[in-house]
Amino acid sequence: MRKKKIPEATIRRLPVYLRELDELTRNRVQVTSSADLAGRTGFSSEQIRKDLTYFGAFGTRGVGYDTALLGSQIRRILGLSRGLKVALIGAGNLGTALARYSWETHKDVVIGAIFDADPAKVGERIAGLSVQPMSRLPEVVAENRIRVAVIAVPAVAAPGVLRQLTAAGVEAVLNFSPTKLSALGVFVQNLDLTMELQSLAYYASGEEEGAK
Amino acid sequence: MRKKKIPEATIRRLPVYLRELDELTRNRVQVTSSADLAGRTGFSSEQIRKDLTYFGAFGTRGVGYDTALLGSQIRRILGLSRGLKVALIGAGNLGTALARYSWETHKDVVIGAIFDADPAKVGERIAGLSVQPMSRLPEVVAENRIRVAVIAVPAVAAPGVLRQLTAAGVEAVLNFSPTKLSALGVFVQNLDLTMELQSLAYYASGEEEGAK
DNA sequence: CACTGTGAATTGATTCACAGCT
DNA sequence: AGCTGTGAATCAATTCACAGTG
Repeated sequence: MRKKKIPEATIRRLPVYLRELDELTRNRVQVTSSADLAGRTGFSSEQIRKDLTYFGAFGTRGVGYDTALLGSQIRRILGLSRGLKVALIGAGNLGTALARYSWETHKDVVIGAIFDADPAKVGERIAGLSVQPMSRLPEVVAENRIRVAVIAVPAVAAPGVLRQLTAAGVEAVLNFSPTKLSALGVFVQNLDLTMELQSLAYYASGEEEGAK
Repeated sequence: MRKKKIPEATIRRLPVYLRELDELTRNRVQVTSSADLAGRTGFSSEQIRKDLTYFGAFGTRGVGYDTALLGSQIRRILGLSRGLKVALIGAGNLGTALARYSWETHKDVVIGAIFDADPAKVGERIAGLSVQPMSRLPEVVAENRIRVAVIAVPAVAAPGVLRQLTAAGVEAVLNFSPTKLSALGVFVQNLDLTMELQSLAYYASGEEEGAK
């Protein structure tokens, strides 16, 4: 069962394919092609075929891909087949907005529990969930088999939260706090909103030449 | 003044360097080295030196880099020297949280104006700003020389908003809506929160081998 | 005969290794 | 002596080009 080293870029494209496949399936389109998906996603058709063949052969030569079938294969690859229940740490501005965010678009992802270290926040109801104290984290993570968490706490608190999450058995984390977090045995995706805008500034100052 | 094609990955690392340099400067550390920054950021020292030399030679051989000076050079490269005033479109859950987000950490970035298409939202006060109608967009963008915008509206509304932003002269956009947006002459960074979590699911299902 | 799947070629980014200053 | 700056070498990802197949 050894993994053959799949590029992270490939993994990040799979949800894009999934989004388009779901859209096609909703519209009762049963078959698509790498060229059609290329048009919809902006990636090249070869790239799409190459990405998919890392995981197997899902198409029919001369025909294309069954939209519903390919969609469910991608769900299986990503580990979304049984839905993804996520723990959210931090019930501040950003945390609250994330909890209320319409994850429904793709109902694979659902916020399953919200935690906050502040006793004043505990018990508060957000998006149908009651905010829990950090002490309940290990129990709730275990009970719900939660493998993914979102950190939306201030930078100073973030490393401690990451430690608690790994101790509780969480395997992947999306970190919104402005610190670079990392730890052995967990996959951490850092997403600092300030940095996102700072790098955008670069593209806003330099003039573009004619587009490709 | 031709640009020599700088990797996007390099641009995205510059804000990380800047964060550490600011931290060092705050702590009255005047000199650092690529090896020290490597330790703090997790990137390799060669990578850091290579990234910086795309833009010039900012260090002193045998010594290192002046923290404050390198910081201000990176600000200049990114176009942050005079601060970055950003327009936010959409005053829903996510938009409101973004407006209230503590951009203060690095005070380069500031939300300068908030817009919403919903007349019921217009006039509402969020984070000290009054929500404006979309009709005021061209005027406000021009007056404040706004070059960067954040889209936090539903997917259906997003393409129209992008059109209005480009018409108003905005040059770079961070798009939180779950649609892949693109247009000629604007740099669009798509950031779909559902997709971020979907790709994390992949890393949560497959077991890790021992870390590098 | 259209479209997938895939080795081979290419392009791009990272790492190596060392020459050049201070 | 120490650390930067950089061409050359390596490694990774993308694109090309076509053989394979329903």
